[in-house]
Amino acid sequence: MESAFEVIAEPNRRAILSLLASSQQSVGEIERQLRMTQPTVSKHLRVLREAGFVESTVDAQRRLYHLKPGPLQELDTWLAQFRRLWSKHLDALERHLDRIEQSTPEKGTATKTNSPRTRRNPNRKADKGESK
Amino acid sequence: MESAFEVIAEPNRRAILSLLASSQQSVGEIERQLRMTQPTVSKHLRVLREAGFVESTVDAQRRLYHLKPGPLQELDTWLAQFRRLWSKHLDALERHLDRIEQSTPEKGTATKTNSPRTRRNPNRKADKGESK
DNA sequence: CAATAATATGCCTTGACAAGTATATGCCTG
DNA sequence: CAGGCATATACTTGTCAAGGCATATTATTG
Repeated sequence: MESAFEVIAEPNRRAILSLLASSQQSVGEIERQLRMTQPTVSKHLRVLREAGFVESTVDAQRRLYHLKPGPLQELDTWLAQFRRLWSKHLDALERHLDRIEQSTPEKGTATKTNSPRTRRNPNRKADKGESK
Repeated sequence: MESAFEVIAEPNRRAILSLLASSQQSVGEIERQLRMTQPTVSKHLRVLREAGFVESTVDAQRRLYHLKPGPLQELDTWLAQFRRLWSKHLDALERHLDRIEQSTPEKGTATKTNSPRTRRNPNRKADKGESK
């Protein structure tokens, strides 16, 4: 359990991260909101902490957990190499903002966001013997 | 093995995806470049295919695998909720696009950059004992 | 100091999955 | 049709992670 990818493979951990995305939370708050047992929460928080996703500050007996950008940014960096697949030149930011209801009715694009699939040559029965 | 997150948790699968990011490859080419046994490659490709990451076209006995954007885009969408963590100035741009308000395009002064919609609640409590 | 709250940790069981090996399937060439 | 190449699948095994349960740890309050 070292890589950031393995860490976020677990659904409960993703839920915790999403929860912390809004604001920091104590263990008990996470436990209640996500309906998980306390040891389970603590164990997931440990994994997240050791992987650098979160950090805790002490508040009396409570530990307040908050996000740290590092590993999430690393995931984002890895994803960057694929972004050309769905964002030709369109601003990716624009797509991420489609959650707002009132999109500005500018330049009536017909939502042709999908890539036009560059034509690949059929390459039918190409050279076979590959000297290696 | 349903979620895209679990699929990319495996290092070899990520390597395959990165390889396919440059161009499509046959199973044998992947096998050689990544130094994996052929059944291993086929099994990983199966997982990737069933999760919608890749698709194959037939070329004689070969299968040419290429990327599909869907699941990768989904990962990107999930990551979006955390981007404000490391893109401070991009966050300003985002808010600019969100509801077009006049935010200084230059980074300029390090303002508080209080988000209009995000509640960044300090949630302070437990002010009883200050000595620690 | 005792009692309690909040969190962390240890042990155990169970299940998932990755890789190795062997084999099956499909296609192509002579 | 035989033989070989390219890929897929079946079966087995070892590893490891997730969760339940009990308990330890630390801080707080009276």
